[in-house]
Amino acid sequence: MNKEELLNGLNEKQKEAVRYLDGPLLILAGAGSGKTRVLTHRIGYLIESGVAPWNILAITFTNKAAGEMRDRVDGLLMARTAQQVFVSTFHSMCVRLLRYDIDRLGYQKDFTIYDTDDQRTLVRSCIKALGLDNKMYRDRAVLSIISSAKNEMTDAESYTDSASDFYERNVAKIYTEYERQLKASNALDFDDLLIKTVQLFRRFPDVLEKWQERFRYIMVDEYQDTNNVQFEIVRMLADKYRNLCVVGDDDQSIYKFRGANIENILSFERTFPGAKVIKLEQNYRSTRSILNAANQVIRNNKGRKEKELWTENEEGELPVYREYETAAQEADRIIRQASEAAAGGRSLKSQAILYRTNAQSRLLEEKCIERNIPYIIVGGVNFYQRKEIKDIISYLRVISNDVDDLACQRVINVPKRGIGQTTVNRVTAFAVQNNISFYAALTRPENIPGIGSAAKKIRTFTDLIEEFRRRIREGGTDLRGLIEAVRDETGYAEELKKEDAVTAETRLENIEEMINKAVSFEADRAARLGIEAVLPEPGTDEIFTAEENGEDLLEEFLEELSLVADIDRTNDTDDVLTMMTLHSAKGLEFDTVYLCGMEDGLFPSAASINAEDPEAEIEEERRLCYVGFTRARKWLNLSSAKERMVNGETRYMKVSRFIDELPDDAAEKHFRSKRNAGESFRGFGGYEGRMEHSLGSTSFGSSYGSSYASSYGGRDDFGSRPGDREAYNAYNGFSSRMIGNFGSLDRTPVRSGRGSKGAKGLSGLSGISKGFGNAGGAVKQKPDYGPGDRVLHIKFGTGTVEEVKEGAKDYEVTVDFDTAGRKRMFAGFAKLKKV
DNA sequence: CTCCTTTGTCTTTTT
DNA sequence: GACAAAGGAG
Repeated sequence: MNKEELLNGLNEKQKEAVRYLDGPLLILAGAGSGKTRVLTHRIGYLIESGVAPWNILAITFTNKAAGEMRDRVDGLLMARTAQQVFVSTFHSMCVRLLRYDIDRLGYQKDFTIYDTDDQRTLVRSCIKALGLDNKMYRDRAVLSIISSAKNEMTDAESYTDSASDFYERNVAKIYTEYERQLKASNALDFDDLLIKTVQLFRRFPDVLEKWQERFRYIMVDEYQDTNNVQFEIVRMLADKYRNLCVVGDDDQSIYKFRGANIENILSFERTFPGAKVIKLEQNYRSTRSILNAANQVIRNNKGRKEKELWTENEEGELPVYREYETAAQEADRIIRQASEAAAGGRSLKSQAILYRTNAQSRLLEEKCIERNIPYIIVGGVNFYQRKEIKDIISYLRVISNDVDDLACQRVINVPKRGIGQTTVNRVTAFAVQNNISFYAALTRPENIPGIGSAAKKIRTFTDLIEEFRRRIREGGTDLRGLIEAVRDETGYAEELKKEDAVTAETRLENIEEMINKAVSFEADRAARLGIEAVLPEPGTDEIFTAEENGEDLLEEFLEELSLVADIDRTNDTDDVLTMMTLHSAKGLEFDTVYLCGMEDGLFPSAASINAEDPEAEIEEERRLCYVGFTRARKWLNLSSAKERMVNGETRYMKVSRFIDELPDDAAEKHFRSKRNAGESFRGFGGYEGRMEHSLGSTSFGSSYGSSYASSYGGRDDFGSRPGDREAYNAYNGFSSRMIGNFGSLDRTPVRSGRGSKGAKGLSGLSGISKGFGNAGGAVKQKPDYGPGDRVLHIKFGTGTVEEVKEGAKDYEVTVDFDTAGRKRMFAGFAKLKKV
């Protein structure tokens, strides 16, 4: 596309942003204002203006955003040109840079990246090694202190100097030990990836200059979410040419908890004098009603950049808010509503359910399974954090990096080889004493005092590892072969099969999926190397010389695994209902959005309400709410429940203040309690609101049952057993509510005893179907069972197949379940297991 | 050394 | 209610 074409169809502001190429530029882009379009067209415009594609750096926050941007650039330019633009996340970019020069900081170039789990394990072992009480020093708490310190670029030494009390002095010791062990394992944590890059730039100006020359035009997406270290990286890189374009929206800053500093965007003009500011305020996504509601909520925040989003889109329907009695009812209604909408022509994939916390997904998932609705849960338990996947990855890490002690300790006895804690402790002691790595100690077990017969078992392990190393080094295997070897030759698969059949099979399927991932990674990599082969080496005019060897392949694969989140794996071809947290939803859009759990203490979170500075934290929650509202194109459904199980205890919830902040004419509100129709919750401020609320609910079952039903088209199942419910409320509800109201308000626990083990949770059973379990099933496949066969369903248990019928999209199966009765379901989604 | 039971913590969000 | 860590029995 030429320059002219790149400007076609853009509004004046957008055009201005695309054309403004040199010098600092801040684009304040409201939700749905065509931000990605502007960014990608700007890249195209730069290239059309004669800038070499490899001189352009575009930084995003997620791999998904990076991929999307790359695809869109692809659509504008010649494929080859597009691929030479460096589009990347902060973290991956830093890894790339560090792989070149980190040896100058005393690391080996094949460093490993420790994820959150690894970090916790490491911190715990530091606490133990220092002889500190792990009740006093909790790994999570310590880790968050360390992480914030790192985000302020405070290293262990200066943290120690500034430690003022006993606790901090011990944390300082842990921090120091943590850093020492990381270094010894040639490992970096997430924060290090950024920090080491800054250090490298500061201490080696030639390195910095090399990259400044390479990245003459820099663009940063979601700039409001950058933290101090990321800011510093950008500042330094842009320092020479000052061609920095940042895009962001202060109203969508939602990552303060992980160090994002909203000041970065608020003070951009001060930091980069002479910066041009362009505001994109026209929204192309949502109806006027939805936008109005979003604006009404966000206007309650102070200290934002002045702007108001507007649209030429039609008015549309008012957002609807509904209050439900329990979280289960809320979930059930939403799922039903979504499936009815789907039946009425709105596809499932055009709808999304958003919530504040991952824990809320469980109920929704359960209802989907009950109603046989294909769904996808984005985020939550990360695929790569599952036991079997982490086990395999740990093997790969040991194979790739022989000083990765953590990975080694994880798999030394997986599958069980009779190497227990005692032996591990002895090996560790020996390694520490001789200042060698854990693995190195394993290679000479006969030197370890008191090791006895364990030496032979250790030998079995190291022999295996050495063999795997030999194969990959000599190119005797590809990734697929290596993973299969780890799975089969270590006895891992065999041990898995000793678990119950369903779990074992799912775990094996997950490993299979990981193999698929490896195969496509290898293919992509080959293509990428081809492209890079024509790029000039940074700092020189020479061409990259990509040396092909198996060890690099493995390292790169591991790197990819440690930097991708589950969200990157979404696939939009299947017609499935999407569920995710508000955070994950940023940057996405759907025709219909259900935003559930609109309750004070959940959203805004209790933590924000009780924070030292509630004002500020609630503002962040409000921005999150704004993000949620603005995901919707046409229909926005808000809901809350009065009763919800949180942390294993039933809590009585108050309607979210964000609902109160919505004027009555901005949304159609339906409350459960007996209250004049249309009357909002305003006026019931503070905690008295809950009192009113509770009293209102005593009239349950009778007055409200019927009136409510009518608003729902008469298909209300709430009042199905009013007697039961009333009794329950009178007994259970009343007492808890009293506690709730007169005690310490919202958070008073109503302790329920440890429940029976019988009702195992959905995720406990599956642990696995969550996420991407091929819900929706892209390909129709004949089931391996037929009438008369006994099958197992994840929720309904065992049953007998009555009929298998071929449908248009999938096979339809009728099963008579032993306890749940007769159900009809799609085979692809139900994932029945023959037993 | 392994398996099983008990206890404690967690929930804010994620690269 | 789920999960991980610690504790205890064989």
